[in-house]
Amino acid sequence: MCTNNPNDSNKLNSLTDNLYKLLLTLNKKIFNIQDLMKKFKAPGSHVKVLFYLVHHGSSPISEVANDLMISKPNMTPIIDKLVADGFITRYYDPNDRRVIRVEATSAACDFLRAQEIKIKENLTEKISTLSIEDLDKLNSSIQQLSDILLKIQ
Amino acid sequence: MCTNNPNDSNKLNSLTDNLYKLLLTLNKKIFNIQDLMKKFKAPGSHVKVLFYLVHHGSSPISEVANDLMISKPNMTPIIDKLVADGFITRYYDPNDRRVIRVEATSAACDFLRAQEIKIKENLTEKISTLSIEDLDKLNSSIQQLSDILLKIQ
DNA sequence: TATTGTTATACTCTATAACTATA
DNA sequence: TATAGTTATAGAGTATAACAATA
Repeated sequence: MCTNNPNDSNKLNSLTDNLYKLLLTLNKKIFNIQDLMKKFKAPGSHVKVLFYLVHHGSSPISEVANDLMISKPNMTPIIDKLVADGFITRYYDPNDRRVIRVEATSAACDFLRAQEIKIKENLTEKISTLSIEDLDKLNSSIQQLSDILLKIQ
Repeated sequence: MCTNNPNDSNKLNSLTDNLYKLLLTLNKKIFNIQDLMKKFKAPGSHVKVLFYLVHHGSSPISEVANDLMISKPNMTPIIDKLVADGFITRYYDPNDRRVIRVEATSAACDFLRAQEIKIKENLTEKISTLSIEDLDKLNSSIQQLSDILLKIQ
C-alpha cells in the first residue's frame, strides 16, 4: 500500500523503530485498550477516574481532571455517577472549603480487581499456544524490558 | 489503596502477571494510545479506518466496519469525511453492485507517515535518557519479545 | 429472502462560557 | 482577584431500527 520507510542506520533511531513495531504488535496481538474499554459497561473516562483514584488515593477533583486531561465541567457527571454507584466518596477538604476531594471505596477495588482477572485470563489464553521454551524466553525478555522501562523518567 | 493480589505460584500465571505489569508500564511511561488519539485532529474511528485501509488495501465498507467493530450506519459519515478530505476513494464493486469498496490514497499514506514520525520522535525522546548499556539491553529484549509475539495466533 | 449501505433519530460523551462559593 | 467546582448548552460521536437497492 504505502512504500516502507527505509530503516534508519542511526543506532538510537533503529531502536525506536523496533520499539514502535513492538507496540503495534502488542496492540494487534495481545492487548487492544480501545477494544477492552468497549467491553466495560462504563465509559472510558469513568474507568480512568476509578483507576486513577485507586492508584493515587484521595485527590481533589481538579487534580484528577488535570492529570487525566478531562475538562472540569465533565468531571461533575462522572463523579456523580461514581458516587451513585458506590465506587467513590466525596467530601470537602477541611483545609480549603473550595476543594472537594474524592476517594475510591473498597467496591472500586473489587470492580477493578475483577477487570484485572478478566484481562489476565485473556492474556493467558493468548500466550498459552506457545512452547515451553518460548514461554521461558518470553518471561526473561519481559523481565529485562520491565527493568529498563522502570528507569525511564 | 487496594490490597495486592498474591503473585500466583503457577508458572504460566506468574508470566501473565509480568506481562500485565509490563503492559501497564508501557502504557504509563512510553505510549498511551488514548492520549495519542486526542492529539489527532480527527476522531479515533476515522484514524482507525485510515490505518486499516492503508494496511489492508481496498476493502468493502462492511468488512472495515466488522473488523473495527464500528456499526454500519456510522461508517457512512466517516467514509464521507475521509473522501471529502481526499484520504480515500469510494467505488462500486463491479462484481456485486450492492458492495461499495473504499481504498486509501497516497495522501492517507502521507498523513499516517507524518503521525508515525511524530510518535517515533516522542519515543526517541523518552528512551534517550537511558545509558548505552541499557539501550543495548533494551534493544535485545525488544527483539526477543517481538520474535516470540509474532508466533502468537 | 438475504445482504449492503443509507437515512432518521435518540442517546451519550465532550467542550466552552458563564456562574457561585470560597480563598 | 484568583481558584474550585457547578450549571447550561451546543456539538460531536455512537447505537438502533427502518428503509432502498441489489443479489
